Amino acid sequence: MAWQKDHKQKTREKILNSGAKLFTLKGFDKVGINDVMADAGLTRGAFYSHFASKSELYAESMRVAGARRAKNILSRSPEESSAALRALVNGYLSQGHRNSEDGGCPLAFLVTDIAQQDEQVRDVYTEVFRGFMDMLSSRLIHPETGQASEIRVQARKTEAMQKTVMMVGGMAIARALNDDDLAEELLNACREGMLQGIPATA
Amino acid sequence: MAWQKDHKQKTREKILNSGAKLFTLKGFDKVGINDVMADAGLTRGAFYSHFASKSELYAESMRVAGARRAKNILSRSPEESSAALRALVNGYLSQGHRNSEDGGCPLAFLVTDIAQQDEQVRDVYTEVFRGFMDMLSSRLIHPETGQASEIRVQARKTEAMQKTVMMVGGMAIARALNDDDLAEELLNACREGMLQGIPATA
DNA sequence: GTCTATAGAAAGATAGAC
DNA sequence: GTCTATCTTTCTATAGAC
Repeated sequence: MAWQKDHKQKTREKILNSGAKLFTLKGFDKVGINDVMADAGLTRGAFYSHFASKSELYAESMRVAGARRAKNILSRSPEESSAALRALVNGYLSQGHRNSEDGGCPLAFLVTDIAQQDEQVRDVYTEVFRGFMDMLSSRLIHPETGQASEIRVQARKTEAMQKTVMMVGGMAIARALNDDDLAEELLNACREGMLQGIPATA
Repeated sequence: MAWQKDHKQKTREKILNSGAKLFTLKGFDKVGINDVMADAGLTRGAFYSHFASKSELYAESMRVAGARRAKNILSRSPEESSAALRALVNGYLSQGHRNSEDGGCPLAFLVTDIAQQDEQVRDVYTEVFRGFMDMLSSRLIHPETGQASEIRVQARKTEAMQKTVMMVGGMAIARALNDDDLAEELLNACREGMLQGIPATA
């Protein structure tokens, strides 16, 4: 019994990995269940033993893609230091990420896809967004001045939001632009905005 | 002959207006040619007398939506003044725009839709993006200091890009979030970022 | 649980009457 | 130019054998 359960779990994960990759790259409508299952080495018919609908797979895939990206970021910049923030920003706002073939940030790659989806999908997006914002917030460098007043907390939150928009929005737009030079300029501008006031060394 | 030509032109415009509205709201895949034609008061069959493909309609609709939005903005803030910039920003980063039923900004509402489309569509998006950036750039308030050196020009361009990202990206993300309060906070944060350093009066 | 086969619906594009 | 009718493809979801 334990063996079977384990096998089903493994298969489910394979499907989710394929979903995370394909959906993130092409969006909900351009990816069929067939594509996902084929990528996972299976056929259509087996799909509904694992998920109730395409939409459910989409939501779960987004969670997986978000978690993977977070893990990626955390492993590279575990400490709160200007060097870590620099690495995070440079990795995110890069051509490598823009042209990623298997693991872009779902927040950036799927923004516009979300508004028309069902509650479950929108909830997951919002949840992943909060996670990203909190992660970024904890990594923003601030001179620890006096007691953290309520006002200071609010200002920090506002800054985290603005910077999240600059990261996620910048990547989303850069991907849409049909001009590599312009996209590069845009990514540079966003990097500059993100790192303004951050010292060059830790 | 002139009469017929005029009629065809008017019909084409009706289709384009419907396309601009529906595509902007729901994206490429969620809108059928049937929907667009019905909204324009026509039937499927007549479509291909006006456009070669759905994709062509999409590209042209985006241009129309962009032009309409630009006209809207220009009519409200014709001068370069801090009050005009304020009006522009407040109008764009508003719940009214977020919940717009018939004329959101295609740059924000369709970002993620673009990457998978054909060259024509991507070219139009890029063109509309440049227009938005230039418009914003011309409205950013700057103390005119000395001669406009090359460095100053570059800095201005960088700022225009960052602020365009904050506007377009902020609206795109706000639309995706499934939490009105969080979306409101996000829009507020972006407004604050946009208006930082802008005096309260002209 | 996974497979093949297929139902059932939706949508892009075309044909031909008026 | 616009209509109705239809071809064709694609895709979600289900049925039933193994």
